[in-house]
Amino acid sequence: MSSLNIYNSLTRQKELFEPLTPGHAGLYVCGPTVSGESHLGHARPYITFDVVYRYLMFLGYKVRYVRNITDAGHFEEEGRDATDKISEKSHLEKLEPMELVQKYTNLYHWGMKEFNNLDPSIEPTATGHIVEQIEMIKDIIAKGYAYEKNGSVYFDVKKYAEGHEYGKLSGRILEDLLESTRDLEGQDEKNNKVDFALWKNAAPEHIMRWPSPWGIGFPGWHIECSAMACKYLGKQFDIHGGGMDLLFPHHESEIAQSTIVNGESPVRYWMHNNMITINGKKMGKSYNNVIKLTELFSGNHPILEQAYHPMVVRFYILTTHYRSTLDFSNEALQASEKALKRLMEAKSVLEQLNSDAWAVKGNNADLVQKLNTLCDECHDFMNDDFSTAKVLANFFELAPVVNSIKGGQIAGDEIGQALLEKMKTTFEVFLIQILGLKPIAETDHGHLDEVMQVLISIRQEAKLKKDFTTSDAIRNKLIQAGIQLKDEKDGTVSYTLQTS
RNA sequence: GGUCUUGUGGCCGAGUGGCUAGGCAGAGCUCUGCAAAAGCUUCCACAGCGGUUCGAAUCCGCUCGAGACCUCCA
Repeated sequence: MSSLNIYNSLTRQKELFEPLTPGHAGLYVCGPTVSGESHLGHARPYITFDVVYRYLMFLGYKVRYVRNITDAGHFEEEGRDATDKISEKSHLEKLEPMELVQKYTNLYHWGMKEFNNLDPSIEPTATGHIVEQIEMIKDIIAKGYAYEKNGSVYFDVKKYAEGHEYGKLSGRILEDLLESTRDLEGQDEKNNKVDFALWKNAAPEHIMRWPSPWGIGFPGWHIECSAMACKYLGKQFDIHGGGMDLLFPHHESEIAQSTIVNGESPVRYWMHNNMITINGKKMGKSYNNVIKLTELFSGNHPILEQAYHPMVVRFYILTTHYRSTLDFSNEALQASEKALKRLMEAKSVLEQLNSDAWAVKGNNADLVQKLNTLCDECHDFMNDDFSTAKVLANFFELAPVVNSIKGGQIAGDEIGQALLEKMKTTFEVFLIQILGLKPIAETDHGHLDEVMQVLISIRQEAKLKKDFTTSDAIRNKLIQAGIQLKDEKDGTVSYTLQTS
């Protein structure tokens, strides 16, 4: 069997994954900034790296998965007046940053659960690690790679570049960055415009503030990840993940900071997922096409023709390789909805197949070989930089076989007991455990099932009497209620619930 | 403007130089009292123009289109 290869953004090629500590894997993923509601764009990295996490565990690694929450920085609540932040108002009327953070953190956690993402091993908050960040900044100053200006501290990129390769991750060239003609406000304090903030002096109206050796302020954006990754995963660790938009300056700066403090480059494998577009356009406020998760799941957005179940979204994201852009459209999502349903029904059919009377070994050599290949390839595809799209394609080749066994087009003896068990395992392991998919939940199954059996038997009696008016009426009215009856070949009747 | 990525059939998307990706939609057939589901078969491609090669969706160049980053935004 093949071994896991990961595309490393740093080297721009696929590399064999070799963990620093045998048997263990450290994974750090940049989490959300909880100053607003999670949207579709957030879904992709967390689903992508959830699959990475699940697959590493499947391979037998003991994984420590750290995903932070950025709850410090420039915080404002949408729609609030700026004066809210100033102390004219009574305490309870004022914007309380931690209340805001709590609200959006809860919503984010809800979204993650809906997507069936596993909880990370540690979910550290930036505000909970102010001390570590200050210590790190002090160290960088002591080593001469940062300077203080008016209560703010900046990282000296030019000096760093003298002895280190600044830009090695993002492909930036320092000279180009220095020559950039962009003139932005608030750059005066910096010695060079490429320098970035480690600590920012807080203006009086700034709602998040902590004391530091340089005065009241708040940490710069990049330092939190360096501090928390180092604390929980060590000076050097295996995998760091995040969206491609974070490559520069965020991850480039992380490397610089950590390299100065720890004397070595922090990350062995950098992984970056691509972005999501909507109808071919990037998701952004100017296009008015940002879809929040609550809107996505409820269908309550002008762009959306219907609600989309979190599992449909997860499935759709996994049908594309994580390094490709992914375009969202109603058409694509609706196709995914049907496709996922088909796959999950095939899985359910497979589980109900009884192979007791079958030959132990299959006697259709060609078919047996084809099915074995389809199952085995799932491992190879995952090992090839997490090619979830190919894994799913194989399941669509397995599904007709499963349905054909049920339908009688393929005899059980052709497959044999052993291979059937292997197929069951493959469905369970890859679809459920690794890709994290699950059947779309059916509500109140217990009582519904009893009621359905009554209706089905009444309809059967009508059919026996050739009273098709009655039997069709039952079926048609159930359709309107979102329940689809299916007359199976063996005379039994099954039903499925519509998803939306 | 700079750096990087990308352009596949009606829609979405795999694709490592030569061998059917796959899904959804369309067409036909089988099964069915009729449906649905399922099975089988099938139509429709590699942005454009050049080049390398016995052979290119895949490599190279140019043209056109799209995207990401270049910000104290995350």
